[in-house]
Amino acid sequence: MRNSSLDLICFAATGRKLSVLVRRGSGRTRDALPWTNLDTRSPLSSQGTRLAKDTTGKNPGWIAQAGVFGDGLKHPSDGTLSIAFVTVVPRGTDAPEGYEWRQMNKLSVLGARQKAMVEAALDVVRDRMDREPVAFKMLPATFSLTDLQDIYELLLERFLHKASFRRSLLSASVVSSTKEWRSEGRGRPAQLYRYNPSKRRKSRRMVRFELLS
Amino acid sequence: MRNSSLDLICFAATGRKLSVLVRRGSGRTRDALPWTNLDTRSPLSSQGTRLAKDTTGKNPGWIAQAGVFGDGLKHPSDGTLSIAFVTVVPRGTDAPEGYEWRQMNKLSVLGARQKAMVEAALDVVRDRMDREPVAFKMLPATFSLTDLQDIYELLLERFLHKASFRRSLLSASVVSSTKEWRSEGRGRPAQLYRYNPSKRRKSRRMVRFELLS
DNA sequence: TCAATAGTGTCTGTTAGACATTATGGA
DNA sequence: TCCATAATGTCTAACAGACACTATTGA
Repeated sequence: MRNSSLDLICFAATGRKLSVLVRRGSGRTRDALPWTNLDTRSPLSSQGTRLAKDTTGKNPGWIAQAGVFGDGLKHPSDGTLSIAFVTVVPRGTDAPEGYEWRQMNKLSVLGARQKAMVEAALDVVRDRMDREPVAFKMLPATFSLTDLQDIYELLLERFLHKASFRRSLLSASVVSSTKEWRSEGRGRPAQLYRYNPSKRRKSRRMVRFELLS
Repeated sequence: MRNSSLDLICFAATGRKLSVLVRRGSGRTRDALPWTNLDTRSPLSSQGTRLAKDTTGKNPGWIAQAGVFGDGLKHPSDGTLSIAFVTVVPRGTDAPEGYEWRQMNKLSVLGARQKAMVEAALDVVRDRMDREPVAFKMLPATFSLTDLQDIYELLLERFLHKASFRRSLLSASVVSSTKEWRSEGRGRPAQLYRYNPSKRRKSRRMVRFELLS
């Protein structure tokens, strides 16, 4: 498939903001999402994974298609179509050489098509975070429940009720507690948890936390 | 973009089953979803809409991307990639010349890639039916609440509680009643409703029926 | 009249959200 | 000690699901 690109939207939590990995422009070239030319011959999904790995240096903990974009919007490749993949990396991951974390509200530097892709990618994340462990892949392997709630609040752009959040999470058996506690300056230390969903897919009722694999 | 196809998954309720529009094979050619070659030059979304219109004869009431497929799976076009669009038509729509409605559990005649596309398309419908009026576009403009519940049950593949379904629907102000009643053989006639969501996007709580426009 | 389907009213168990309180560290 | 944050207990309103009941037609 000539004339087409593969683009990556890589999200991470930075401080209290949600950020996207952006390649810095070099004087003449504009800032841009990481992208590559589409290779007609190799499987699409592995190309997405490879783009993520080549960019971030690690195999993606979670990755998904975010749609095909074109419709006349400008793209750095000058190709007519772009296939977008969306991935996440844990909080604290350093931006690779030539890249930087750019907050969601400071993406005006991107081209029109890539801006549309970021919006769509965030929608994909929001849609799937209650069925796939997306939020967990934005944290280290062990984390406090407050850490996790922060991620949810970042992605959903709204505040959640602390007690309810914990209750839902624990009663859905998606996390298991470790014996570690983490003290962070003042205040009582937080117990650390691990993503560890149990098999049961019960309930069918509440829609939140139907995380499984 | 050469070497690529645009495919359409068109769903409709037929009797008590969910069906997909399939082009009948002609001796040498296999049964297949409607598809066309991708045109590099025109906007993607309008190509999807046009494929739907050319196939069904009408502008789609709802249409969405369902993903890009390839990964070595066989496709009638012999192209390496296929962009899938998913649409729905009202119950009772006749299959156009050369096509027929094929029940979901009788799709073994399709090629591997197109089978994967149908699965993905149904997932897309399920994901969006609580935010977009997908189910309503599978019915005529006026319908009984039982009609609507039947569609939901078909798409979700599970039975819903009648009283709860009605309560949620009415309290969410998604439908408005008409003055028409429809008598269908025995039993009390059903009042007909119309899709007519009101503006308020309140609640944030329950996830069902956040239909808006 | 019976059968079949539409539509309602009431009860109950579950749970989200609010609020208050305790627990446990650092400053 | 005070402060900040974690964690928990209790109450209440909302609501899903169950069930039973009424309503209205055709056979």
